[in-house]
Order: sequence, then structure tokens, then C-alpha cells
Amino acid sequence: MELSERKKRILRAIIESYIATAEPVGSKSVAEFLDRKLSSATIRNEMADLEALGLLEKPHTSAGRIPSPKGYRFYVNELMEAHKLSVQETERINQALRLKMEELDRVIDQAGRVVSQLTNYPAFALSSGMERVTIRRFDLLMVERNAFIIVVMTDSNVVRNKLVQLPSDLTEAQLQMLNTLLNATFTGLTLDQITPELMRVAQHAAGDAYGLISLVVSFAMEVLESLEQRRVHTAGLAHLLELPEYQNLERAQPLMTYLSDVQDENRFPVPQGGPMRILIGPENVADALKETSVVMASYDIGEGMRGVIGVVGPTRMDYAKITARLAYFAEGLTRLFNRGELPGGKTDSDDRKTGGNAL
Amino acid sequence: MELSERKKRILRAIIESYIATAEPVGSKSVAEFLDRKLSSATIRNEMADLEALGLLEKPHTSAGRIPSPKGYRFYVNELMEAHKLSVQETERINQALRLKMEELDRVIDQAGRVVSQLTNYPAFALSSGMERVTIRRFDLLMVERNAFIIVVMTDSNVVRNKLVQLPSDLTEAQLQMLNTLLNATFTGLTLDQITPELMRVAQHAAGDAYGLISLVVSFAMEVLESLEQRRVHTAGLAHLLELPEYQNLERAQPLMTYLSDVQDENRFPVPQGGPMRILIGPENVADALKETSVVMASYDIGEGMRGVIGVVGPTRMDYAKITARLAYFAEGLTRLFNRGELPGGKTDSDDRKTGGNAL
DNA sequence: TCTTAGCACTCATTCGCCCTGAGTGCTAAT
DNA sequence: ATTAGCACTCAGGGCGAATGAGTGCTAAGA
Repeated sequence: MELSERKKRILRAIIESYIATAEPVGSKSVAEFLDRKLSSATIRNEMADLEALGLLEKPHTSAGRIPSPKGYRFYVNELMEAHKLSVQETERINQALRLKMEELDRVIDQAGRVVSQLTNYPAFALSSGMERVTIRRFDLLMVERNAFIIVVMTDSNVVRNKLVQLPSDLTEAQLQMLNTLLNATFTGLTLDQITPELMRVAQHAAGDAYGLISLVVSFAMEVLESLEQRRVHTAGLAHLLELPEYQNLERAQPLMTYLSDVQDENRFPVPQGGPMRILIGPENVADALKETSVVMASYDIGEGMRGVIGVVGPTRMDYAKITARLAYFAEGLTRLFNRGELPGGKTDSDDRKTGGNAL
Repeated sequence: MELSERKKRILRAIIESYIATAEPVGSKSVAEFLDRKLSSATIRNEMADLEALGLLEKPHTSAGRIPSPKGYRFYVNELMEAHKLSVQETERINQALRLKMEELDRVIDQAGRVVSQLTNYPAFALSSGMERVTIRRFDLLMVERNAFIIVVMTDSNVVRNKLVQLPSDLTEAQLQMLNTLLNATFTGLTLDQITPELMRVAQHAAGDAYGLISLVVSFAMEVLESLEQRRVHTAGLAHLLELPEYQNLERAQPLMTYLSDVQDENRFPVPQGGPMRILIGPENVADALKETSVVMASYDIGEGMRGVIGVVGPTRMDYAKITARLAYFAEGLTRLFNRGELPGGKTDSDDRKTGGNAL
């Protein structure tokens, strides 16, 4: 799509005005905005052209124009200028990043909340990319005669544990043997590879300890499964109600319901591709999002794991500002996870470097 | 407060009708409801009395009556009949309880979500009663020369771990020594007791390993702190918008905002007293809740820990049904945590008893 | 003395109506 | 190609009448 310079200026004026006010914008105010170099009639003609191109829409005959999803897409791809973060903004984000980021789950949850506060839109956060988790080692720690702790560590340095209570007693030596066996059998395997068949092999090898080892293996499987299972955290839903487009309850409710329920589903707009991704209106797959835009950024957790944070809002969204903030925040998270340092100000994990996260 | 039998019947009819419809109820419909044994005029007189007693209110002159908070309180205390759960209801709750309940944090979160689905109200969940956590044992597991896993177990069988990376290398023997030292020094202490002073003593004893041990101790403190720190999980906020009283955005928004933000605060209606607690309207401390009711139930996680789940809704709430469901669910959770068994249907943890929860 | 029928009164809500004003498309003049 | 002018459209706000649910009070009946 090639537009004249003038058309681009007009389109941009309309979109930015609409983003700011949520009101359809008329020819007169565009003329005003462009320093009255053109009359409103001329603008009207140009606007009619832009409408014919599918970049603008009319809510009704005698209202101004509003951008169509296609218009936003064009704006995002070609017209938008990167928003420069102010000192206050970067400082605020850095501040937020200095939170205690301890357990992975909490970080994700926390990050979502922070992003929501940063943008005044509902935000979501999820982790992904853990598909290829392999087991690095097991440790079994005796607690009582009939209870031990199982600690599983993956190659991405994620550690999980669980207390296991047994119906029968166990000696330290037995536990030791079991531990060795587990490490010998399962180290280096991914979840896919630990098929039921393999389980059977292991059980066979164990002889008497059949029940015991199957118990332990099923625990380990559970741990790995829980790592692979994505959880969508949402935060700041209430921000939705501040927006003029959601003053209308019929509009707000379905979206609200969708956003509070996706937590359970794994179906959420998956971010394939670059570190920054924008889905405008109908570009979203979920029905509830057809009239909203989703902006998301991914960040690096380290050791091959990635996280995604993003916001959901009306198609009229300040893409420039949001992308800037999100990108900066995601970048900060990446830095935090990988080197534990932040620009200016001492972080919580400066001295105590924590490579992976245990949860 | 002593009321005639007739007044009680009338009050109850009004409250239950209002709970069901959210519409002010007039004398005529009450007469209808009471099988026309009395004329509407008589009912009117009685209603005037009830209003004088502060149990009813008039939204305006020519509307019917609605219950006042005091009216609800009277209803809850004296008039309400326990709601019998239907087979479907109990089955649904049992179903929900059969979820994988692995890590404590997730259980709490999960429980909130389930309760919300069960009641169609926004729900919250929090854990409490972990104030007296004491350390039971430490384990340090070598991973690499400059990294180890620290596993802390408390006397309530909660296990947490973290991967610690060091600036310098460490031998297995050193780690062993450190481990012994930690156990000798800190076992059996609560968070309060591990004062900075004690830390200093430990560091002194350690001699060279000063930095190392302080690192480990500060981590242990973190773990204990995170156990003590309450997190409020909320779920099902969107249900609010389904209710007629929150069709009005001015009403919905502040409550919505409050509920999405309490997650950060520790200030939330704390449930002192019995297993079931109801706070009606102005009985709530938080301003945002002055026109809502909160119903909560506590359950036993075992080992001295308790959790609380509850719902938030308009003062017009089906207290009978909600309390029944909440009580049943809480009871189920208690059973699940303590014996891992559920009525009817095989649970996930039937055969593999899990005394505590590791996270 | 309690109950009830009847009646006048109140008041939130709904509906229809008109008016206003922003904005458009088209045409004719520059 | 641009612009001024004009007729036309239409959402939204304001206003007043009609509606009807519900009340309080009074007076008669049990």
C-alpha cells in the first residue's frame, strides 16, 4: 500500500487524535491540527479516499472517522514513531524491577502486575519455552523412616521438590540405592522420553522396590509436567473499566470474563516471532479479543527459557508508548535474570547471584 | 431483639425474595408469598414496624422495602435455614477437590478459583497461621563446584529450595561442614529467634566461611519470611459484572479495583473466630467493602497451618447456599490435606499420601 | 383490638418528542 | 487541484407526560 505523503499525515493525525480522545475525529479538527494549510473540504476528500482504502471507518453518517484495524496496522508498521521514555518512566520501571524476584511463578505473576500498573491496561504474563526440559539430577533426602524429600533439578537449573510419605519404612541404604538408580536411569531424558515403557524398564530393574520406584518416578513426571504446563497470570483487570470503550457493560463483561478465565486455558495468543508482537483487533484468534489489541514482549529467563508479558486493551491503544514501556521492561527482566544487574540503583540480587530459580 | 412469629415470617419472606430478585419487595407480593392469609394492608403495617426496628429500608417513598444490613444480620443469625446441598452440588465440589493439589501456593490459588466457579461470586483465598514456623532441617546439595541447592524444611513439613551460585568454588567437605553447622545452629528456631544477633554468632563461629554462611542464612530467612507473608489470591472478578447491583459502573469500579489490588496488601478482613465467618456490609473494615458482604470459611492444612477461602458479593447474597457450599468445600480441603481421602471417587492422592507440601 | 378495604399520594422509570450541533457529501467557483 | 457553501443526516440531550408499583392513612368490620 503506497500513500501520498499528505494522506499519511492525515491518517496519522486521525489515529493519534483518536488514540488520545476515543472520539471520532472530523475533517475540521484534522485541518486544525495540520495548521490549517488545507481546508476541511480537502481533508474530507482525502478522508473519503482513506476510507475507500479501508484504513478508516465511520461509526455512522454524521460522525467523524475512526481508524479501522487495517488503519492501525498501517500505523504500527509504517507511521508510528518510537516513543521516547522519559526519565521518570525509566526510573519507575527500574524501580519495579528491583522487586524481590525469587520464585519463578511469583516473578511471572509479579511481572504481570507491574506491567499493568505501568501501562494502566490489564496485563498478562506467562512463561514458555520449557518444552525441552531434561532431568539433570535427583536427590532423595531422608526425613523420617517413612518419609523423604525428593529434589529434582533440570538442566535449566530449575529445582523442584516434594515431600513424599510412604506407607512403609525405608532404610538409609535403600534410599541411597534408589537415588543412584534414578540418576542412572533418567538423567538427561526429556519428558517425552520417559515413556511408560521406560518406566516399566526401571521398575523391572528395581525388583522388589517396584512400587516405591514407580511412586518416585511418577513424582518426577509430575514435576516435569508442572514445568511444561503454562499458566497465564492476569493482573489489573480493573483498569478495563476506566476506559471509555468499556463503560458499556455489554462490551466489558465478555472481555472481563475471558481474561479472568484464560488462566485455566492454555489457549492464549502465542507469541511466535520477534521479541515484540502486536495483534490488532481481528488479528486475534480468540473471539473475545476480536475488538481488542494485544501487545506483548518476550524476555529471556536464561537457560533457554523465555517469558512473555503483555497488555490487552482497546484497538485504540497508544501503541508507541506501550511498546516502548513493554520493551524496556522486558529488556530489564532479561538483564535481571541473566546478570542480575540493573541500570542505576542496587538490585536485590547484586551480590547473591542466583542462576536458576527454584520453586 | 424479639419479634413475633408473624414478623419473622414476613421479614424472612422479604429477605429471601430480595436475595433472589434484587428488586425491592412490596406488601402485595409478600401477601402473595404467604398464601394470602393476610391482606397486603396488614403486611404493610408489619413492614412499617420492621422498618422502625431498623431491619428494613426503603430506597425511596414509593418502592418496596429492602433489608438493611441489620436485617441481614438478624436473618443470618436467627432466621436462616441451612441450605441442603444437592447431590449435584456435592458431586461438583468433590470433583473440584480431585484436582492435583501440589504446591501450596497453587492450591490456594486454585481453591479460590474453584470457589468462585462454585458460587458465581468473586472469591479470594489466603493462607495463614504460619506465624510460628520453625526450621526443621537444612540440606545442601552440591551441583557444581560453585553452585549448590539449599533445601529448607520446616516443622510443618513445608519444603523450599533454591539454587545458590557462589562467586568462588567450594569443596564437598566444606559444604558438608556448612550443612552440619547450619543444622546445629538453627534447627528448632522460629523466625523471630533468628535475630541479627544470632546471625552474628553463627558467622563468628564459622570463621572464614563468614560470607558464605551469611549468604545461606539470609536465604533461609527469606524462605521463612515468604512463608509468613500472606498473599491474597483473588479469582472470578468478572462474576461481579453479572450481578444487577454492579451493572452500574460507578459501583462496580471501586470494588473491582479494590479486589484486584488487595493481592498486594496484607490488609484484608482477617477471620478471627469460628470456621465460618460472615461480614455484612458496614461490618467490613475496608471502605470498598462497606456495601458488600464477605463470607469466609477456614480449613486445616495440617501441621498447624490454616487456609481461608471466601467470597465477596452484594449484601444481598444467598447466605444459606453460599455458607453451605463454602463449608462443604473447606471441609473437603481439610480432609484432603489431612488424610488425602474424599467421599466417593478416587482421588489423585489416594495411594500416595503427601503429608506436607513442598513449593 | 386486630384486620382489611379503599383511596389519595409519591416518585422512579419509560417513552416520545424536539432541538442542537457536529460532521458529511456534493457542487460550483477559483 | 483546492475551497467555500449548502443541504442533509443523525446521535445525544433535555423535557414533559404517562405509567404503575407501592405506600400511609382512615374508617369500617370481626
